[in-house]
Amino acid sequence: MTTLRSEFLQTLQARGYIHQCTDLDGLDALAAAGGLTAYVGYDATADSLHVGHLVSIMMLRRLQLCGGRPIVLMGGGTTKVGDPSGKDETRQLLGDEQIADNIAEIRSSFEHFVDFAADRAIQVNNADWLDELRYIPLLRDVGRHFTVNRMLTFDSVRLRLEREQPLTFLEFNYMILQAYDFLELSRRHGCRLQMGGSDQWGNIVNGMELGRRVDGTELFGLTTPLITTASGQKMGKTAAGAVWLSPKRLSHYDYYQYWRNSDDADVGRFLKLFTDLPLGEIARLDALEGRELNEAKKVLAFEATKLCRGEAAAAEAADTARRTFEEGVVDAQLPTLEVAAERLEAGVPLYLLLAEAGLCSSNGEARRLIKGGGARVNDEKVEDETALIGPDRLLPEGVVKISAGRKKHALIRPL
RNA sequence: GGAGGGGUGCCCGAGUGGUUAAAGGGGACGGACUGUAAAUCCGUUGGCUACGCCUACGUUGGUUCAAAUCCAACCCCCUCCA
Repeated sequence: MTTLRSEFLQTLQARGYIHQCTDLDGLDALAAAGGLTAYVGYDATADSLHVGHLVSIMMLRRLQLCGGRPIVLMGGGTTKVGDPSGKDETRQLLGDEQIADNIAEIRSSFEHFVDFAADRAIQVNNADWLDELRYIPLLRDVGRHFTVNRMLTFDSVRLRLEREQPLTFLEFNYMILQAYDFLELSRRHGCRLQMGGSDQWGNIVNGMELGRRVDGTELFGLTTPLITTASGQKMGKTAAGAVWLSPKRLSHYDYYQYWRNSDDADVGRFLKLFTDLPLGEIARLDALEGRELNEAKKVLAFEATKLCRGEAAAAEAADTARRTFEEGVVDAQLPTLEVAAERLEAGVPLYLLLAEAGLCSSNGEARRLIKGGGARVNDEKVEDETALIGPDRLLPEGVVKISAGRKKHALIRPL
């Protein structure tokens, strides 16, 4: 591999973002010339992106920091079609209103990573052009550049066919629309590069070729490796569900804790990918061993949370975690369940409180937790599954702290 | 269209009339050990108003004192043939 000259690609390579590139040298030259515009497309199927999307979001951020212009493409139009990749079954189709709401919510998360002021970055919605397309012109201008023979070889299509799962014509068109997006963005905004996860390679290459055939424009594609944790899991999935970027879906504290609980082996890699810290600093942190590495995890958690949720939220989350885990102090920021004072007066079974506070998913699970010795009230183990919690358990702070295991805590506050 | 095989809990997978809320494994959760890590060991793993009750082995009916297990119809999947 040749030495890269552009700051953008140097950064991406040094920090571990690059999996494949259609023409690394060509792209390097283009980036070095300055003013590179690149885009990443996102589905609008949910009202929040999650940690799994973070690699590509960070690439857009890096592009902007290196003087380029990122484009966030929201798939308002393609969401109406549904990407067949990685799915055996047809996805549920969403309505316009739902999609618009999702896009707005996703946008607010993006604003933490990318500065949209003064056209330094743009957000577009492909419904803006896809909705306008006329069928016959599309077939003539775009359709003739795609052979069905080749489309059938794409994993997204092939796997469905091999399993004899139905693939609707609607879904079959997805790749054409995504390719068309690239063409459209190159025309509208001079966008020359599309980035995405390694699973998007095929779609990206399609767009690239379409641009060359129709307009004679040289376009580029760049994919990131699939980021997995040291234990082989995909990023961003926990038992509780996805690790959402939107605070509406996941609290600042839980977001912080997700990073704080990273595997030792992941710390250095994650610092490079998901924080802005300089590489020298990261090398120092990653060199820490044993319990010292916890300091690096705190930095990772703080920096990652700062990017996504803001510095104040990160500081607060770090503070709550520190008090809860290191000082054993009751922190008012912990999730709180309000209970009517009369009800508490009469005594409430601990298992009900655990379930109501969301620490356990059912009363039965809460009972088992208590029997198994995993439940604590004010940091004292309780093993009687019929135990009642009354006002006598209130701490000076006016709350009762209940815990499920070492990491999940909640406060009960009489109302 | 013909022949055969199969659909079991979060996932994989055993089970061919009662002792089956269903072996075993994975995952997950809890405990011990640690560093809010990993590995290891132990425990738990349908719900509830809990020494009892309810719901569960593709769907719907049936046989039986008793069905995941037997019968019928239907739905879906896989393999071979046309």
